[in-house]
Amino acid sequence: MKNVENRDIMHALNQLSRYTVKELNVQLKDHDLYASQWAIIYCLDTFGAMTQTEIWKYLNTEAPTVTRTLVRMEKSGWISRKQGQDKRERIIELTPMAIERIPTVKKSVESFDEEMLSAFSQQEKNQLYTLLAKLKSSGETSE
Amino acid sequence: MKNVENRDIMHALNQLSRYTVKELNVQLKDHDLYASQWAIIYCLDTFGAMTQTEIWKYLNTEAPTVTRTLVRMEKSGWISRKQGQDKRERIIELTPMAIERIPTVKKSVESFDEEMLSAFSQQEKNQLYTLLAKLKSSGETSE
DNA sequence: CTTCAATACTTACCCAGGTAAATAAACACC
DNA sequence: GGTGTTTATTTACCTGGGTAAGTATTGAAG
Repeated sequence: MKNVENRDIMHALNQLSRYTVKELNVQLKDHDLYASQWAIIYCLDTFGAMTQTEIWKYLNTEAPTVTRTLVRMEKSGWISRKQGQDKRERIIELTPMAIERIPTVKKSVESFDEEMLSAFSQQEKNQLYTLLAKLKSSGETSE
Repeated sequence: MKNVENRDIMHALNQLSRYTVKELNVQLKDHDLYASQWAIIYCLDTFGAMTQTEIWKYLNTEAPTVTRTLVRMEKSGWISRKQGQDKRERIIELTPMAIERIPTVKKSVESFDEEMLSAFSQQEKNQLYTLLAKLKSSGETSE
């Protein structure tokens, strides 16, 4: 096999990410959700109620992005936002409707992930994850 | 090492992609360019003048996305669009300004890519690329 | 206390990705 | 040569990512 160029790796990474998000959005359309909204729901389902800051820090995104998405999710009835003791912060929690629907959505997403990775052995999965983590950390340290 | 879950891989993939694009945008800011604009310029620099359809098919994106980006790039003086013999299509070419500046930008992007991948051996790079390609193709075949 | 810095969130404004539908030209076919 | 279909591009409208600046509350220091 020919040696791969750096740019080919970066290009493949971005194309693949765009592709998987696009496909996951198709999968989630039946549930009236988008990939980034599901990420927030998954987070809340795993950790329980969180502040907005906890969410965007965990998801490695920015505050305004999360604000906007949460506004939409509040409108569509997935989450509610209430004030904390600290009046600056908002505590986000899942609505009963969300809690009811999550198991179904989760199954759908899990089967999507499994399908995407069906050609991979567990060893290859570990390998891929290790390489992705290494790329991320090596980017972060060399600023 | 513990076995990795499918969702962790998908999550890592998307986070990493977002991170690299964000960093590349910082790098390109000095040149008044964005990552997706550079992708188009790189494409034109490599293959010569192309139609819009050729561009979006090559970049694996959609027609409206490319239209919008090209409008911006025309305004900022990187490309020009002229009508082909087939009056439906538009042929995109780089402006003299673009051709003059490309070598400098290319150096900047190359050093960025190299920095991002500096912790990887050539073997690891090949491995990572192979795994990304496999993930992409396995997603495409199992629709 | 009062003042000033830090923190949480929001607003306004970019670019980018997508879908659905409209337009216009080319093509095929009878 | 009209009729209908494909093809190239555009328009309108979503979601999502980002930065910069504004608001409000908290907290710390004098």
